[in-house]
Amino acid sequence: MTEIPKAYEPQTVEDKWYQFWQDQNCLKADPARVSESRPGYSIVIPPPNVTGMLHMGHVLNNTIQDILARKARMDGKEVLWLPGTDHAGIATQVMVEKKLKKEEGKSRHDIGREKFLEHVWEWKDKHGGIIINQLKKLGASCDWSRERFTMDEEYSNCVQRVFVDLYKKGLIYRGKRMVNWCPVSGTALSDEEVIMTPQKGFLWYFKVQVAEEPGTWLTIATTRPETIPGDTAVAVNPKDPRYGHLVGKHVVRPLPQSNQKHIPIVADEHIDIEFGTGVLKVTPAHDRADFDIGKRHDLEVIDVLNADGTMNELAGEELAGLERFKARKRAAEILDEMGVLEKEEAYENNVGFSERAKVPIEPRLSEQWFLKYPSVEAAKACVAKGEMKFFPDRWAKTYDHWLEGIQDWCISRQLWWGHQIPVWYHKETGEVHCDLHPPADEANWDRDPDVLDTWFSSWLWPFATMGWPAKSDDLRAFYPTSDLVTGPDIIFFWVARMIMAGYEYMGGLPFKNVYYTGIIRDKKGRKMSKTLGNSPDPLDLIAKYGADALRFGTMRSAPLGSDVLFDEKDVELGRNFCNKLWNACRYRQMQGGETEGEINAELLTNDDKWILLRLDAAIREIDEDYATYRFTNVTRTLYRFFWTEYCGWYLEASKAVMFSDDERRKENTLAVIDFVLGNMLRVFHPFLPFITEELWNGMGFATDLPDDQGGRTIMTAHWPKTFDSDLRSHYGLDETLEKLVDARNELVTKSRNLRGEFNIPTNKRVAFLFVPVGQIDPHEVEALRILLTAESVTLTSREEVKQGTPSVSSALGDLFIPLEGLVDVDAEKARLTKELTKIEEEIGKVKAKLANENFVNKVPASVLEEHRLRQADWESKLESTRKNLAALG
RNA sequence: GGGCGGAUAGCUCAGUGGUAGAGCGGUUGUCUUACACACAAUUGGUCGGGGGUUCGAAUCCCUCUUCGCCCA
Repeated sequence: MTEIPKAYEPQTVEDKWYQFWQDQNCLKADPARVSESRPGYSIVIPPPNVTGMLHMGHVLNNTIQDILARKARMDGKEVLWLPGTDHAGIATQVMVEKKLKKEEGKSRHDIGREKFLEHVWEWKDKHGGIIINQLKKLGASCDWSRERFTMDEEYSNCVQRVFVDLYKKGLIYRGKRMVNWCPVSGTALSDEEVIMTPQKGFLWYFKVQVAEEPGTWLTIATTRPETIPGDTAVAVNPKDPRYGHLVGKHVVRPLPQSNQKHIPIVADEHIDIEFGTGVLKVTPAHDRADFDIGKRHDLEVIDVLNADGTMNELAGEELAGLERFKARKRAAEILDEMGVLEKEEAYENNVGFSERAKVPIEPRLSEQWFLKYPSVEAAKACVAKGEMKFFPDRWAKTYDHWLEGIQDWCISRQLWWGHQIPVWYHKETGEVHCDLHPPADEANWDRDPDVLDTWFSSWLWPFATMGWPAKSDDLRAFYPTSDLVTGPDIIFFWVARMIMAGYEYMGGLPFKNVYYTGIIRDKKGRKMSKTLGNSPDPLDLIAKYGADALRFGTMRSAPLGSDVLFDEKDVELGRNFCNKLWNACRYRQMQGGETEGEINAELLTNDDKWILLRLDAAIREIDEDYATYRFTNVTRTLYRFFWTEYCGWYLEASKAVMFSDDERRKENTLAVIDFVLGNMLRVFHPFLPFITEELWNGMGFATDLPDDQGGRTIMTAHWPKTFDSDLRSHYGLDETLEKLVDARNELVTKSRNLRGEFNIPTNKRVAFLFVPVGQIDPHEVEALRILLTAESVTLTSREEVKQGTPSVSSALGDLFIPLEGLVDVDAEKARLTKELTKIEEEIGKVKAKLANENFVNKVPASVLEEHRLRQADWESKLESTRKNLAALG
């Protein structure tokens, strides 16, 4: 770094280093390098939608993955972070359809399947790379040479192969079932794609006449009067005394008016006697529960809706052609006109919404492909037994519960964009051909037009991206993957299914650990959404504060297991942190001298030893937090160590050496500073990749190191080690030393406090008098002076201090602030008296505990010892404070 | 209805049996030769309520209140 700007400017630094990492092949994984001493470490990215743009959820998710990947590299592992995107069937198709409509005024049916798919690919080629570039901006250290897309040819082959295999195993079948139908997208959906949402609606009460008993009427409550033409029975609970005698008779269905059929009254135990009037209209074609009732009673199924959600002819001429919600209103009106509507009341119920199209889904009977999930027991067991770990582990329960009651998966979609189902039907015989290849006489067959659910391709992601079904080098080196980082909202969609696919096709678990992130919310706790406009664009934040700042700020506020309330202030804090780091290094640069000299244990100051001790403690804490995936704790430790301990105390105290004439000590302290900074940059690197790389190279830490140990880039630098006991005793890092420095710092804090009480501005230099306990190194006195921004600190004895001089004390000694004429002696007396009271209270508390026989007898020895020390501490404080009070006269 | 999670300083959260903490915010002072994106000081808490276990509870147990998520 030849020129050092006063403030850190991330914009000039970040792109440069990302380019460097790519050019130098730092991100590329090589399976040939994997060995016993260099284990493989791998993550597959949860593929973002190819249509997507980076949002805050991606930032959190990918920052965590990057932290894990970078940490693993520094731990000496061969790292593969495999990136890619998924084709997002519905979302992408809808987007391109809209564009087509807008630009050419055409629907996909106007131009046909082939032409339409050309449009989608064109769109993908043009926009599919956006989110990839955004990930690079964030610093994601993915191996881009292995980027995959779920519609790649090789990947598609995997999907087809799995379909055929499961079909041949009898796990995939075709059947006419009740499915969730999205009338807007015109396709079936899986149960997981349906979001139950409370909706305000009405409950209409209408009456129907019993055919066999003219004059007898039953009242039915319904939320969906438009489906009356599809009713093929009414059902009552056989235990219901009101209606039991009517079972077996018929009622006159009011709609359509042109076809007022007589439909049976059936008894069904599932009818809730309490709900409505206890009489249920049964519409087997349009309700899951009704479909089941229909099956039990062998009822006719009358479908009165078109695929697009409008009513068809069977609904009668009064409703046919109407959109379903208009028809609902109209049907109620007609009932009213007929004089059979008794009342309508406001009613709230849960309605299933299409996850993508955001409209109510329609339960609909249709011919679809279903999958009986494979390897369910193995998938369940690996988590239950702890072979695969979830963080936080409470998600294991959710996972288990879902697997307990899963229904077959509806995997066919009536879309064009996706993997077309490899099934052909013979035109004459209707014979089914399911294979990777079309039948020889293809002209005599029709291919199934449907495509597969996008998740039917993503569930193969961990191995289909690595060369499966070949036994590739990548699979050997990097499979099963190490960690998966994802949101708990796709635990069923994706995680559970990947585990099953892993067991079914690779014979084991696909990843060892799953880390579930929280959901990013705004600072008011609301989910981020485009419509609310409360979702900041991460790219804007990066432009404003830098990617490192965004990463650090996000991680600092994202605790394991709970949601993140995002506030731009967090990013600002991240920027401040980077700037502080920048300036701490700038300070080092200004002192000149060679980088990283040898540390001479003989020449270490107390502060040198203290910061080495604190560094060691920080690394220990960080190692522990990594092991339990507590990234927020890591940021807290980094913050505390760097800001409070290193900058706040050590760096200031080091000025006592730096500004002195003691060249040997100066050199030695520089060596300590370099050692600490070198370690610090390394532990910061996974969180702050850019600035640490800039400083690592700029400050010369990379010089003289082998390439694979940080010589070219900090990415390959080794993760710092903690000191073993030999090194600790060599440097003299022990408890006594720590206590000494703590006592000094206590004196500093108290003196600053005292200045505050006397309203002495910080720029006013004060001449302190110091009465130490025992001998003291002059260097320590100078450190004291600098920490106090004092004019001077003069050694003296208690007798020579003038009566009435305010003072503070600690185990190190007493510090007096002579402020001739400025001191209100009475106020100072009052202050010390107050302090005495506080000390006496504390002593009282400790004494009371120690006087308690139960306490003394039952408590562990260490706690007892700690209490005795505490008492001694307070008592010595009591003594010195009394002396100081007496000295006031 | 079932399950899970949360309630600690004005805000966001850490703290799983032994002296209640951090960051931000507020207030005051300072451009002190790394940093005003900073420094120093200061303010601020019956740890949601009640009960229990214990020498000792924010922490363990029971119960209630309340907020959020998932499933039905």
